[in-house]
Amino acid sequence: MTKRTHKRDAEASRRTIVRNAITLFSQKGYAGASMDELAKMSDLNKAMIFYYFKNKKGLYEAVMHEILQEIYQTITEENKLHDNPLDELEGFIQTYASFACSHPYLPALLLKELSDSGAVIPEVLFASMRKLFALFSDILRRGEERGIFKDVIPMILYFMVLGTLNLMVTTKPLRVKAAQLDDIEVDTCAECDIDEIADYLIHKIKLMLQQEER
Amino acid sequence: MTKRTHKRDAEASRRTIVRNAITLFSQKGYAGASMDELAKMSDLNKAMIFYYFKNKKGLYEAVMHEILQEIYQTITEENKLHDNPLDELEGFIQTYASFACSHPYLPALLLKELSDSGAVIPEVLFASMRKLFALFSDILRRGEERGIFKDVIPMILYFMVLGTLNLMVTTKPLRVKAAQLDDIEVDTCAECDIDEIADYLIHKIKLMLQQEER
Amino acid sequence: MTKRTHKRDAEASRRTIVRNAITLFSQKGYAGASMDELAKMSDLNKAMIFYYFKNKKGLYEAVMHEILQEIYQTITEENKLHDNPLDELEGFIQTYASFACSHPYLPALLLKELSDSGAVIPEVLFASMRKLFALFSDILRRGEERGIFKDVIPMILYFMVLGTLNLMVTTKPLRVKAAQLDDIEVDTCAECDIDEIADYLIHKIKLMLQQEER
Amino acid sequence: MTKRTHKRDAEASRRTIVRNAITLFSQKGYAGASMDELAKMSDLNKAMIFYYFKNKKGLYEAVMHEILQEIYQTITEENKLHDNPLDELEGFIQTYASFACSHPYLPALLLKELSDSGAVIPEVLFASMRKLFALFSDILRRGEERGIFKDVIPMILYFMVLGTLNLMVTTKPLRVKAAQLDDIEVDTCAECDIDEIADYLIHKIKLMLQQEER
DNA sequence: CATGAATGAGAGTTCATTCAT
DNA sequence: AATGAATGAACTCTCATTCAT
Repeated sequence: MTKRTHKRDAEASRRTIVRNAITLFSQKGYAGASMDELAKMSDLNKAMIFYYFKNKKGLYEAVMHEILQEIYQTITEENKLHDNPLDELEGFIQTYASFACSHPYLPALLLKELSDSGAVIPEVLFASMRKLFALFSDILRRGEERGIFKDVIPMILYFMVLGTLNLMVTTKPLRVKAAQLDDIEVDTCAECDIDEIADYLIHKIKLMLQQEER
Repeated sequence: MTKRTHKRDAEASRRTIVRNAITLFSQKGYAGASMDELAKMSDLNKAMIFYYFKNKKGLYEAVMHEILQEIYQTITEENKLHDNPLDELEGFIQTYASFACSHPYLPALLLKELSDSGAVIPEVLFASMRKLFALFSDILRRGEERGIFKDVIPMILYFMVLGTLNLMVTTKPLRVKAAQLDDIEVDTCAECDIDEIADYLIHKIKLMLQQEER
Repeated sequence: MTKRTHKRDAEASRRTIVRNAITLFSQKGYAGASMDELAKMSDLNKAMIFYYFKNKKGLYEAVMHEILQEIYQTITEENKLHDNPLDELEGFIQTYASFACSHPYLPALLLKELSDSGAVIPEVLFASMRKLFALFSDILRRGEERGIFKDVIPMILYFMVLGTLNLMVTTKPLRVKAAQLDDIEVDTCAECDIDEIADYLIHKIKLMLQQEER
Repeated sequence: MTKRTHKRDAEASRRTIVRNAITLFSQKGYAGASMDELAKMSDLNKAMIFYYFKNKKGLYEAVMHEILQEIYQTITEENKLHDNPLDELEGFIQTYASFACSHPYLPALLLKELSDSGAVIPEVLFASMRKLFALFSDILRRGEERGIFKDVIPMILYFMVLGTLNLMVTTKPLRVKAAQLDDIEVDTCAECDIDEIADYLIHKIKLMLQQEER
């Protein structure tokens, strides 16, 4: 809960609202989040939310835009460091994983939105998600052209990476709880940290992509 | 929207409510679904929902219990047909895929619940999800013992399968829409049907599991 | 909570309902008592309540009729044992006190009804209350005629007796609680039992009635 | 039914709500009073009630706090005018009586609350009621020390005074009605005004307190 | 005599949003 | 830029009551 320090500072107020909204939406979903609670969290008047964002949907769009832009920038930035598709793919996965882990609202929000087919904000999701996917797709295509990757279907592989990592992040509390109650027999990876998971995923994906087709 | 045909038939009423609730919850999420709307859809009095299920949470639990049981039964049934881990794994993925496709509320509900860490109904989710995971985990373990699968971490692989399939199902409308608007360059698999996707997934997962470790 | 043992016994069902209704109405008041809860307490179908009593008001009237008749009979019965107004008055107070104590729903219901001026059931209250008051009034009048009591206003004295005893009974839990929390200084008679209270009341009322006027 | 005159005046709105709530609660009791009706009476939106008082219970507490404070202030104010227990006692009774008569919601609310043992708002009732009782108790104790009063049990005498006066006030309509229908024989004091009643009560209580013990 | 299913009205409460200052 | 007051619709849930069997 980020309390504001400067009053009469439009940009600060806006940011406070967005920051808290990210938390709230990721925890309770679009319908479950209340503007009252958000105002209280942000220590400012409820009417200000509407002053800055017009309505709840507008705020939600701003939130999604913010976080999608954040992850996109982080990933493109990192991507520049590499000069071959294999390293780029590895970097993509590692970067997404560590970002998702340190900003756990991202998986929560993404899964919620995608499980609705972007019911609330199709356009924003579209534009931003496509850019990220285009980058991922491009890496794979170039790898395929160079003969490094075989039999590539980027869309499926993209969701394989995102699906795995997002679920591993959002279910962390659930898996920890399961580990405590459980009769040991099933290992829920309650202890694994996200980097190990990412490494396993990278390793496995390399295996599946570098193989000749039957 | 299933309209009732039999009045004063408790079982029919109950089923009508649950069926429509599945639709509603999967489309709008827990908080977004309204009991008023559900009653109208089901062509019966709002009070009946509470008569049968006590409260919204109770209904939601019944819904989750229902669909988790359904998928579990479908999968265990199919699993009996095979006698080796490789076929079992293939069967698991194919069955889940075709079930998810013909009952698309399942991916929607699962992703929503998991993106909350089971905020609404941890216990039910726990019990039912674990059973499904235990089956999957068991297949892999047996495969590993027989030397068919190498370097297995069931939890991660489980979410890889579920994540991929669930996202491919729930994003279908989004991907179709993207294909229409788009400048061709990125292929969103808008045309692929779920069986092809499952086959691709199976193929890739076999490759990653049958390989020696580095 | 009186559970029925005989099914298909009209009189038994009726009595069960009335007995439990007495408890319920006295605890929660007319508006606060729910027919659902009453049915559950009585272990029979809600519709039966309406079968026997037509509606909630009808049940409430039956309840008030029952308890007012009960106290009236108890008091008239006892009254026959005495042959002079002084003993009769003493008997009246003692009997009412011990009845109120062993049937604590009576004070609760009486105070609730009287604090509404009999909003729910004026007629029943009227008829039954008047009979009791007539008896009390008669005792005092006869005493006055014989010169035993001076300066008598029966209505006021009646409410003095009923008010004191009823409040002492209904506030018992409150007074006990106060005694526990308190800084000792005020004595809430938390320990007094109702007979001592009645004796004190009798003693004081005798003093006030036997005195010459100024 | 007090209609508001000033809009966007918080204090006015609050007061309007409380005033009408006093009427409503005293007439229908806690459970019987409806927030819908209260809003309509007060000519403002139902949500405002919750804006100012959070919930029904909060409003009820505000109501009880208000009226208990009112009577307490009135009585303590008056009490300062006297310098001996006898006059103080007389003043207490007279003041309470005339206040109860001009604010007839007080007896109604008090009897309702006390007949529940403060089920709804024990704490507030406690604190405020105790203060009033402490004052009454103190008068008697001081009188006893000076030998003016004999054989004093404040709690019982307190309920004797309050019981009598409250019942006389709340049953007024009932008693008037009885007088009209009746066959004359019983006198229900339908004509007496509250001051005469208070005087009679004072007279009688003096007689009972100034007497030697047996 | 008894049941469970059904109903419509209304309960208290919260919502996103707007208005006046 | 910011506030608190106000609103109307919607929310979940409970109520007394009735109907069909």
